[in-house]
Amino acid sequence: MKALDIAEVARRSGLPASTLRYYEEKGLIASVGRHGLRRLFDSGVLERLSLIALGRTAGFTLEEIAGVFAPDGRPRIDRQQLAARADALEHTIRRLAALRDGLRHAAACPAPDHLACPRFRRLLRLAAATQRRARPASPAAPRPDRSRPGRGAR
Amino acid sequence: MKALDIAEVARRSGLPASTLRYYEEKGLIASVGRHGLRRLFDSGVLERLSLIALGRTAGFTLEEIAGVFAPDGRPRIDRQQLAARADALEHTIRRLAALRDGLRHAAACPAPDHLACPRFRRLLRLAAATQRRARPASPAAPRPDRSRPGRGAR
DNA sequence: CTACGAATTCAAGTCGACTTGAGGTCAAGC
DNA sequence: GCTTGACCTCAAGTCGACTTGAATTCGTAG
Repeated sequence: MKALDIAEVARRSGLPASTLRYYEEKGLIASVGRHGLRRLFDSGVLERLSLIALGRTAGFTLEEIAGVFAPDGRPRIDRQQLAARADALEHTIRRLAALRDGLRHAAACPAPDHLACPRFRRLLRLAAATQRRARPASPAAPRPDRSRPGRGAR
Repeated sequence: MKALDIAEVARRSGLPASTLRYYEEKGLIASVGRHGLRRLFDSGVLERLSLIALGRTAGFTLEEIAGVFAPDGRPRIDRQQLAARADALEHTIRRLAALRDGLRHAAACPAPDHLACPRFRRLLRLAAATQRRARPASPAAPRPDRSRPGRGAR
C-alpha cells in the first residue's frame, strides 16, 4: 500500500480534489498523514470512495453513509440496520423498475397520449402504490456531460 | 372530473400546499382556474403528481421532468430520449441491486470486517465498475420519519 | 354584515453537497 | 537558493428543491 497524493486519488476516483477534502472534513475518508502540507492517502481510500459513491447512488446522505462506518473506519455491522436499508432499497428498485418499464413502453407505444394507454396507466398506478414517502433518488438522465475528472460531476 | 382545491390535492397526494404552488410555478402542474384567489385543480393532477414523484425517485431533476411533458401538458413522446432515459435507469437499477445484495450480505456475513470478505469485495468491484458518473439517487434509509403531509418529506 | 380562517403572493431562509476564490505554504527542479 | 506549481485553509458562493413568514384577500358561517 503506497501512499497516494490527492491528485492521484482524484485521478483514480474521478472525484475532484475539493470533494475529497470535503469528504475528509466530513469524516468519510481519512488521510494517513502528510508530506509537508499535502495529504497522503492509503490506496484503500479508493475502495472506500466506491462504497461512498454507491451509497450516494442509493440516495443515502453523506451523514448516513458516514454512520455505516464505525469510528475506527471500517464498515460497522449493525445487521439489523443494514437489513432494513437493504429492504428499503429493494423497494426503491421496484419503483425504478416500474418507471423503466413505463419509459420503455412509452418509447414504443403507438398511442398518442400515454395517459390514455392502459398499460401505461397500470404502470403508473403500480408505481404510485409502491410509493411510500421516498426521498428523491437519482442518476438517470443523459446530462450535459461534464464527465472527466476535472470538474466534479455530481 | 370535479375541481379540487389545493387542500384536497395536498391531502390526496401527501404533498404540502407550498410544494404544489412551487410545482405550478415551475410549470410541472397547472391549475384549471380559480375560485376567487383560490386555485382549482382538475383531479388529473393527481396522476401527474404520481408521475412527478416517480421521476424524482429515479433522480430526475424537476426541470428534466418538466421536459418530458410537452407544452400542452401531456407527456411528450421523444421516443429516442425516453429510451435513453430508460437505459440510464436500467444502469442505476443494476448498481442499486448490487448495493442491496452487498447490504444483505453484510447483514448476514460472519466476517468481522466486510472489506476482508471476498464476496463483499466482489460486489464492491462490480458496483465500482458499473459506475459511470451517476448523480445521487435516493430513498433508502429508514429516517426519523416526519411522514405526514405537514412537513414535506426529503 | 362582520368575523374567521383558509388561500394567496412575494421575499427570504434552509439544507445538503459541493465549488470557487483569495491568499498562503512548501518540496522539487533548475 | 530561488522559482514554480501543486496543495493548503477558510470563508463565501451556488444550485436544486422546497419551506417559512409577513402582509393581504376572500368565501362562508353566523
